[in-house]
Amino acid sequence: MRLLLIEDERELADALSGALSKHGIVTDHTTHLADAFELTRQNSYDAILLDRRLPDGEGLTFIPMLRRTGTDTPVIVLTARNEPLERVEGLDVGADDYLGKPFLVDELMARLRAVLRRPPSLTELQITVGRMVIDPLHLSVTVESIPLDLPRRELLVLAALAKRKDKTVLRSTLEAAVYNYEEEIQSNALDAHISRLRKRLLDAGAGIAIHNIRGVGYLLKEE
Amino acid sequence: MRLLLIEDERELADALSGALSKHGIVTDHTTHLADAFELTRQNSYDAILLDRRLPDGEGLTFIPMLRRTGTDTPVIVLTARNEPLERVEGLDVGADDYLGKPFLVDELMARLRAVLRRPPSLTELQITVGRMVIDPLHLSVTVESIPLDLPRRELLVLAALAKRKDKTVLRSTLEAAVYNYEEEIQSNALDAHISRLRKRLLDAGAGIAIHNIRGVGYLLKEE
DNA sequence: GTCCCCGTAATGCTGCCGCAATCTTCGCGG
DNA sequence: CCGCGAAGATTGCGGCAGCATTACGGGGAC
Repeated sequence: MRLLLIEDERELADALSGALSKHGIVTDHTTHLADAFELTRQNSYDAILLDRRLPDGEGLTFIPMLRRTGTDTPVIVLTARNEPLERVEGLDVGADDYLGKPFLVDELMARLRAVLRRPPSLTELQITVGRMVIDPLHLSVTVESIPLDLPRRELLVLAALAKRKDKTVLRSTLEAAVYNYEEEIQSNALDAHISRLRKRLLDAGAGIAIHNIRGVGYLLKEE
Repeated sequence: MRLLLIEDERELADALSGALSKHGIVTDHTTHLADAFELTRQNSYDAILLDRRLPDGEGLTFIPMLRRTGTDTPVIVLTARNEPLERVEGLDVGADDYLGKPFLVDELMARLRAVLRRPPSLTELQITVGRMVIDPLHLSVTVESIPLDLPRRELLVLAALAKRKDKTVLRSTLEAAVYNYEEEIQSNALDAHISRLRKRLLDAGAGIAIHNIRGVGYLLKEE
């Protein structure tokens, strides 16, 4: 397996390359987006690890560029920019996963496996479910082109579910989508959000149902 | 509308910023290419005005660097180097227009409009919302073809919202649309503008509502 | 001078959201 | 088919962050 690592902190890059090589993974490393683009044209990678803050630009801009060339190689963003809205931003421009620094190599490996397991995902910038269109990049939701404004947390939950519609989203995944590291919660706050979100979607006639999978997570699908 | 001006003659830069602000244009100014690069990473500009002879290099080298990051922001070169061959050179590296010094501000404005008109999707010439027509390029607003003159900052807020009507505009995006780098604000100035703008739109019977999405931003839609 | 834009700050209010109490649903074992 | 425990659903409450509004005053334009 062969990865492309785009990361300008040399220490981290070296450490990561070493760790991955123990799992039999070959890593190409570059520090600049311009070089990365060239490399993806010349080689075929199984996945790409991408930092956001790079010497020649915001790493995220790389993803649409890559997709535009028809490449659907999975991209995992590795970054210190780990606020919920930042994660939404990253995933919405087409990243397949988003991992905040610092992270454990084991977690990276797990996410890598998960990403490679996935069927090639279409990079939809808008998600249509039922009568609803979700544009998470612009943080807007419309039902039959009438805008529906949702509170921030409910919006994040909805976007996370819609991204994987018809598939179960783990409870922990949802929590990660809504809360960052400092904001720990000790209650059923997530359940409360789901409940209030359901009510709002019902009132708006969204044509969407959020199902619970007991002990696992939630699943969004059309009614 | 927001421009980046890369120019090392401070007098000219100040004069130009002043003149442009009368057209409702917010200008960020820098004298060095390195800073310019940083600024384009952090902000989204409608266009870039670029001098050739700069303290840290030939301005033209900036254009390929910029394009390589996937940015297609229009660039207008402003320079004393105005020989035909020099103009060809400039346009061939990707400049959208090339204007020799000295020049009239009116000509610059006209060329700016021409350049911004090119991709029709990005910059619509007129936006109709409710009973109101907004022309963000000329910064004119009419209600049932009666002109409505708004203070500059309120106009900028309105234009930024209208460009993305029915979609949430982040608070930070609005701030960026109204204020440049030097003009820092430490208060709820933006909120105040919104409030005063709402009142004016109501008085004019514009048929427009500006909604707040708590913790995210604002959204403009028809009533 | 006079007008008005606009930043500031004080004031009041809205509604998000964490929490917890209570009720409901689910799945399992007998 | 029933009972039971655990997980989830729902809802009211309260704190408080974020927003709306407005008065005030400096400052620039004319």
